[in-house]
Amino acid sequence: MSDKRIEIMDLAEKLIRTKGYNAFSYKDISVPLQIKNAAVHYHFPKKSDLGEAIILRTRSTFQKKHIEWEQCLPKEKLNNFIALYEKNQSLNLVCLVGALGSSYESLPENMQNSLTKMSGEIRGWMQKVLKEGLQNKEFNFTETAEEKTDVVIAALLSSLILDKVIRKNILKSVKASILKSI
Amino acid sequence: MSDKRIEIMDLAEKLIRTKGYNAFSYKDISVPLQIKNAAVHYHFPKKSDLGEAIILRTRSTFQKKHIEWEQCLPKEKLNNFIALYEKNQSLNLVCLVGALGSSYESLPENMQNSLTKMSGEIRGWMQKVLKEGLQNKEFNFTETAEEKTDVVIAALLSSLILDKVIRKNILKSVKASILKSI
DNA sequence: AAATATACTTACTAGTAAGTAAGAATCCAA
DNA sequence: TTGGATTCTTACTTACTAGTAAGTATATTT
Repeated sequence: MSDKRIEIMDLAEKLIRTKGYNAFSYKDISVPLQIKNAAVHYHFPKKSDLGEAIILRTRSTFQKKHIEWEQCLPKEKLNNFIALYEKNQSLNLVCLVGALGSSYESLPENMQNSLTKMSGEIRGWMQKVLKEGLQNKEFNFTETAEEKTDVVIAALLSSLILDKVIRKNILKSVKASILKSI
Repeated sequence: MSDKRIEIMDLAEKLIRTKGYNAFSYKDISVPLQIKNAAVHYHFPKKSDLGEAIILRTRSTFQKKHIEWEQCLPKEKLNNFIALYEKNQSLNLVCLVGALGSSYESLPENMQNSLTKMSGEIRGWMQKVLKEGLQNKEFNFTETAEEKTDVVIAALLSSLILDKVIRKNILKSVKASILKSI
């Protein structure tokens, strides 16, 4: 992959995660990177190609992380996962699922499909982590692992959005609550 | 308020809550309502006027609900609040805060401000409900009311987004988890 | 040295976006 | 009944959007 291709993806991802997929144009990429509009189209013929590439890259980043964490205990896996959101918070970015999911019906089909696939994988991974933690008595919540998974991923997702909207550190209290209730 | 004005707001709200603020145009309103583009501009000169009107309407709807529920016990208030999300789910709509908040930085300033105000009010209301429930022993979670509030509102907000993305009934398990852990 | 692939630029198109100025139809009150 | 307010339409402008066709510069391979 060429340098410019990565620069384009990096900037596009930042734009998606601050303003949304429908609020940026190829001009917002070509001007800062000092290339022409058509150069962006050379790397990503359609805007949806760019969008999909970003989802697939995020998905593969997650997969690598999960493998990296394989030897960790469930509690540590959960902590690592939460740390990803803290990283996003420090960069003032909402997560990709939140950024794209809220306007799901406006997305091109290829983006919908890869987003659905990635989100399902993350949810599946979290279910395994919580189940494992229940079994080895690291966790002892009263809900089922499936139920707890959905609150955890949902609360983390929104906390980055609400951080911006409410202008309070929502992620901080969400993290505290999750760790206390698990 | 004229009939058409309300029809415009109803349709625009639906568009915002399915496709997002930046993914609809006045044409998407004028064509279905069989009026001209300029007629929409007559009622709402700028798109941001329409956006703000929708936020303010939602805000006042919430305020009315809260007054309506004043005599209810905390548990019932919480149930009523969750029921609002179940209603949204049945209509296949994400909530307004989720729809707009994820692209917060692309929103016109007047919309950012009214969205922030409304979200703060909802959070404040929920904090009061949870505190009241702790005091009268209806609830007995271990977190602080502030922490629990943020998980509850964050999880509910995302559950409508994740419902669409993951194509599972996330709200159902989020509801179950909240009610079991409170 | 010639051929080829890569990474662009130039220059364009067709369509859509938000927004406006001016005028017409309708209703309602003085 | 006439004058004004309300609610539109007609007709338009300016600016941007995604996308493309054709050509150019540079590097890489054969």
